[in-house]
Amino acid sequence: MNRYGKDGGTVIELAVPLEFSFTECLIFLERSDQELLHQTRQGYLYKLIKIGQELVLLKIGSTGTSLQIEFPIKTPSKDAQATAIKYVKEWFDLDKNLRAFYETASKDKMLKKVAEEYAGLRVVGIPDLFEAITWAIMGQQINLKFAYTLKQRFVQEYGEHVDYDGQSFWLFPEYETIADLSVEHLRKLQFTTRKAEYIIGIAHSMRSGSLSKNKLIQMESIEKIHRGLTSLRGIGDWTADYVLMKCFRHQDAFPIADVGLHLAMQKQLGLDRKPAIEEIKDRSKDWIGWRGYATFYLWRSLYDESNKSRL
DNA sequence: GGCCAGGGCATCT
DNA sequence: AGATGCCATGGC
Repeated sequence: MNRYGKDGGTVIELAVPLEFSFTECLIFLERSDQELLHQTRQGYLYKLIKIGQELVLLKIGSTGTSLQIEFPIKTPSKDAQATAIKYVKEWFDLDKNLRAFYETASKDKMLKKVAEEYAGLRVVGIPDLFEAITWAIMGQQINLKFAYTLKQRFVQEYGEHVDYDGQSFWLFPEYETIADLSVEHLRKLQFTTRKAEYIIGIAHSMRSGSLSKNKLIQMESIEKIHRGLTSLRGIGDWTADYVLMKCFRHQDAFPIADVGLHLAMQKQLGLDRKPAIEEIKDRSKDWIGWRGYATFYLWRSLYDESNKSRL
C-alpha cells in the first residue's frame, strides 16, 4: 500500500508478522560503530542498495505493526520499489513464521531465557552472496573488532557511496571490482595473504559465473549447497553454515565450531570453560530444525549496549 | 607479552 | 573420517 509522506515522497507500508521486533533488529544492527553498510538515526534505519544500475537509499521506520519504507533521495520506479520491498523482507526474514522456534525454545533450558529476552529478533541477513561469503572469510579466526576494521577498509577502498544529509552511505564492493585485484592490494589493508587469496578467488568464481546465488538456490538440498560452498577454497564448514544462515536463510544452519556460540553456551550454562563439541551436539539435539535461530539468539546474548565498544 | 579471536588447509594416520 | 600442526594478524 502506498501513500504520500509530508514532503510528498512515497511511503510504503509493509505488514510484519506478529513475532517481529524492529527494535531488537536495530540493536543487532547497532552492534558495531565501525559499520558503514547501514546507519541508524532517531529510530530510523538507513541503507543504500543498488537496483539495476540505480543507487537507492532506503529509510526504514516502524509503527509497531508495520514497517514504513521511504526513499529520502529519490523515489525509484514501481519495479524498483517492489525490489526494495523484497530486499527488506529478505533482510529481516519477514516471511518466516517463528512460532515453532519459540515453542522449541520455551522448552529448552538454554534458549528459554534468550528467546524471551530478545523476542522478535530475527536472523538479520546478508542477501548478497559475495558480501556474505567475503564477510565470513574476513571474520575467520580473528576478533570481531578487527574483522570490522578490515570490512571498513575494504568498503571504503573498493565500494561505492553516496552522500546525503551530511552522511555517507556505502555499498559493499562488487565482485567484478575485486576480481581485478591482486593479493598485494588487500595485503595493504592488513588482510592476510590467505584471506586475500580466498576473497579474490571467490570474486573470480562469481565473475566467471561458476558461482552464483541462483545456481546454489536451485540445488535440491541444503546439503548440496553446503557441499557446493565448501568445494571453494577458503570456505570450510563454519563459513558454509554462516552463509547458509545469513544469505540462504536456512533456519537450521549450525556453525557448531563457532567460538561465539561456545562462549554464549558457556555463559548461559555457567560453565567454567567452553563446552566440547560433543557436549554441544548433545545439548542442541532438541533445537534441530531451528539451530540457526538458536545460534543467532545465543550470539545476541554476548553483547549489549554496555560492551559495544569492546566487541 | 601471551593468549585469544564468529577457521581453513595440508598432511598425516 | 578424524586428528594434528601450521598459518597470520590485531585486541586486550
